[in-house]
Amino acid sequence: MITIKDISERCGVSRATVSKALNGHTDIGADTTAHIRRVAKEMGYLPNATARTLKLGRSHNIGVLFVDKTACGLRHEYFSSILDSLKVEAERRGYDITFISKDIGEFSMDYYEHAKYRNCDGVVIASVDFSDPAVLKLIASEIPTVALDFVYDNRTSVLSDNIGGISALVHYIYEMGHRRIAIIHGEDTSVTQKRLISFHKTCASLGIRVPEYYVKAALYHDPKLSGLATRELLALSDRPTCILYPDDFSFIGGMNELERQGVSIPDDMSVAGYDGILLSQVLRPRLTTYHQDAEAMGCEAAAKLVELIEQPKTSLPQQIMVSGQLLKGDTVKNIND
Amino acid sequence: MITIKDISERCGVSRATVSKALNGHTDIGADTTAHIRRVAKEMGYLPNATARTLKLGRSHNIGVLFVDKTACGLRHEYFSSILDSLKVEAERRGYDITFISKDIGEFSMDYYEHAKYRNCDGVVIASVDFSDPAVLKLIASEIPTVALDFVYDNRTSVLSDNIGGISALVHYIYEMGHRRIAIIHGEDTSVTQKRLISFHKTCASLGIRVPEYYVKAALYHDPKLSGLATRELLALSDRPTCILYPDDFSFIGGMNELERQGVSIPDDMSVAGYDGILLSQVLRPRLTTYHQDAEAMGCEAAAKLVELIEQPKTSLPQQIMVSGQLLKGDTVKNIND
DNA sequence: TTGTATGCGTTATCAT
DNA sequence: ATGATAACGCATACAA
Repeated sequence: MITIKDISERCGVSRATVSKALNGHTDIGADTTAHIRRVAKEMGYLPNATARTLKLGRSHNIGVLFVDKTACGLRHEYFSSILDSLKVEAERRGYDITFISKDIGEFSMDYYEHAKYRNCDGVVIASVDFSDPAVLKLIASEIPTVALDFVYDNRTSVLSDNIGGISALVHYIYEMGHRRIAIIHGEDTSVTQKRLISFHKTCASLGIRVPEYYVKAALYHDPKLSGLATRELLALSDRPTCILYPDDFSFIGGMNELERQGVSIPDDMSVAGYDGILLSQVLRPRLTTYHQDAEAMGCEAAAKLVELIEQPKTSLPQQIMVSGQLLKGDTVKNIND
Repeated sequence: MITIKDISERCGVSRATVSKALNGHTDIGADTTAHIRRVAKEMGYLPNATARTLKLGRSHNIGVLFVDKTACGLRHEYFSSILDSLKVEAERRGYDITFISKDIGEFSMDYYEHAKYRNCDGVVIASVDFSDPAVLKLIASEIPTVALDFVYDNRTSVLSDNIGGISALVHYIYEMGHRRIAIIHGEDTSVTQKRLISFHKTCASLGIRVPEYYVKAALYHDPKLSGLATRELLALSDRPTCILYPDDFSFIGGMNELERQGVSIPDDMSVAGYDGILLSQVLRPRLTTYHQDAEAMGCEAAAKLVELIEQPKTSLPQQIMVSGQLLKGDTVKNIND
């Protein structure tokens, strides 16, 4: 391994001079600098991030929390997309990405300890149980954090526009003439609460009455439960004309149930998903859904976290809302007269 | 931040003694060790991975290459599953995971340089262009590597059993009475070549003739192209009775085309996918496919890489084959009279 | 403009 | 059984 020391010996200057030349300090002669850099390149010098971290107390490394409480985690396209764009943007800004978890090796650490252990400059909190005490400890610490789809007091968050998403869907469905709209929702999380409130609020504002039995509990990413909920809705005497699903993937369960009962989409029943994953746009008929801009969210999260790290004095905690996009697809039928 | 120095002062011993006590060296008195450890815990001491890395030349950090040449990369469930299990197993063994890429910040590095820069003890090469010179440079270096689904001379690989997978599918399809079997394949990669050879070989061994026009080129994870290939196959005068798709996801394109033409699965046409992703098992009829055990692959890759790192003298480069599992599903019809 | 000296936190070596 | 010291590679304050 070539170090600054090797270069200094080769060039007959001190290690300090080499360091300064390499880091572009102006107090080194232009010719010396040029020479040193050339030699460094020749010798195949690579800076050592570890030594630099130890010296500067900055690792240029970002920790990410992707813990699959739902045993699906990274396998959900929403999260893998976020991770992917997060990674790209962080790298663009000179930061690497390391996963943070509990229990590394035999040593049992919590998230905060793990992040400190690796000298992470900041942490992105993505797919976790947001009320986990270990997460709260991290949030309460001095480490800069950005949370996704969850708000902590005085902390920065990047939020998918769940209110706007559901509102856009319901408005579109309303415009298509539907007045009996049911919703199947995921497990009780902050996101689910927002979506449900937005659903009820939007319906109310449009003068749509929503019977209690039009609101069915299921789970995200679980087609089976959504299928069961669909069956219950189909059994009603005042069957809805349109069903909203927890997400595009769980819609598959509804799709199967509808087909099983010979209920055609969208002629006999209109449906809509949520997420706008690839799958939704390759199904025929194309699924009506709301695309969450996961790419933008990962990018924003990285950008904001780097800002928090690099300008701690001037950057305020804030909630960054990322809008998605209504994908009209073909699964909501126009039933205006 | 609490350091060894703080503990040494508090305990009235030297830093060396604290370090040894914490690391379980036997040349420190049992009582001293106990006391030091208690105080360390009390003070909330955390080891500093950076300092340790600098001193020991070992980072307990594994680099991973997940580069989405196909612009899908991590979003493919096969890869996100591998990453997920890789992460879990690496952490269990005390290693963290960091993404390796080209071009970190303004500094332009290749993979090798990036891995060295971060002092990675080893690298897992997953989703990349395996013939990229930058990858070859990494492979040729002194850094321990494990490649997934690709073999390099004198290097360790973890391989999905593509030969066995296709063979199992074809045998099953044969048993169900099919003799006219078509295959739509992905872009030309080492994996694709293996699958095609296995396809032809298995068919030959079963006495099945495969006309050239039963072999169609498409792309992985691209339903559209698979849909077009399906259309071509349907237009043939001697239409196949069963179609193999590049993967479960691209099958969706075929599914749409079949439905569009009123061809029922599996009554009018049998089909099979590849991968065994979640989607395949929630579709109705359930897709006949071969499940690649991505979880086991990630786990094996981590385990083997750690072995290469920790016992460099005694661990041989080897190819580890991971078998998958035939998922019979319901999309291949039994046409034996 | 360049060099000297020091320390970041840790561990290994060699004394005591 | 314990301690003093050096070293890992780098960057900075300060001296020259």
